[in-house]
Amino acid sequence: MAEQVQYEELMRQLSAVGAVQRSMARVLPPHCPRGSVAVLTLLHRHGDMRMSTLAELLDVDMSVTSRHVAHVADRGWIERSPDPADKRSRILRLTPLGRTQLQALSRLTADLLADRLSDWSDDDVGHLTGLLARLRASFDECRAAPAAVVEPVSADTTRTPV
Amino acid sequence: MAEQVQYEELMRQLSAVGAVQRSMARVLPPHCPRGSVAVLTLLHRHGDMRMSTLAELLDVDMSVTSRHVAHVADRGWIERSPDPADKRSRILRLTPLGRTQLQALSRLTADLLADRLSDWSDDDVGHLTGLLARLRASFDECRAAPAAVVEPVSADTTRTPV
DNA sequence: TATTGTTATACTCTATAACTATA
DNA sequence: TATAGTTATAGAGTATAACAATA
Repeated sequence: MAEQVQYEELMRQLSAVGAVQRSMARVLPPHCPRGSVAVLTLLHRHGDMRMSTLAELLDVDMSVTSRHVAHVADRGWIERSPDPADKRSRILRLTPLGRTQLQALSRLTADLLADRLSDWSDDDVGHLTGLLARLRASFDECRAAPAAVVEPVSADTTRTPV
Repeated sequence: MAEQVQYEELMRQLSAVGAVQRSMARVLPPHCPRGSVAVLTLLHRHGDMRMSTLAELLDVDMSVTSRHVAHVADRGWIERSPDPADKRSRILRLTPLGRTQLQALSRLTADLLADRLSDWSDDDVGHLTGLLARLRASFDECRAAPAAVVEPVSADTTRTPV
């Protein structure tokens, strides 16, 4: 459990990551925004899924997901097939073209990082990656378990015990 | 020097920081977007400065800086006084009100981090903060020294040897 | 002629709310 | 009635380009 000042400093550094994210976005080709890359990446890592699942993984509203997905579908990078089990739902699948596209995009950003982080050790890169994954996990937990907020108790919460 | 796969993984984790940034933005009061917090924070840390310097610290275009600054100036959180040495320029200064406001905002986001990262050790928090600072520095260097990109040689580059 | 800063315009990302089709 | 997904609308962040004032 750290001090307030340390959290404030972490907060500033997290905000500053925006600059890095913009650098990464700048190496992407036109008509290929970050949202598209995120969709392709998650479909590649987790396999076929429905909209609602993707929205959860992206941690954005489904309306946002819907627009990102429409964008990549328009370009033939994914397919939206009806879910036989639930006609309201659509199953998203990466197309071969989308897979190729993702590889190219990954290469672009990986090359940028390789250039900028050329003096980082393998361990440092792995360390940062691990801590960021853990950071994300710490925030995700609190989405599932709404957390230690003082609020009126409702009977049917699906809250996980801490 | 790490492998391509490791850079790709780091890239994904950096993108995922967006979710954390959105969580932090959500605890901010209305009419106080992240851009305002960034302006106040930098003025507090680095003292009075002109627009162009702030733009460089924010790592965004000066047009963007101009809008963020106008927003916080409208609320009385900073003052813009003419620079006696250069009449085109304006010196930005945090007002007492802005200082108070910044303290309140810092408290809000620090509390959020304290809650989410309650099971992190002091060292882990410090470690992540340090690595993020170094990440940012590695990208900043390449702004100053345009980098090892293969491009037609122009005579007067201010390039630093690798 | 170059630089500082502002404004206009356009694009991306996001959330809320209204809507449809289905469960 | 509730849920899956789409679309309309609005607000924030950003970049480019055109502009005014000054160096």
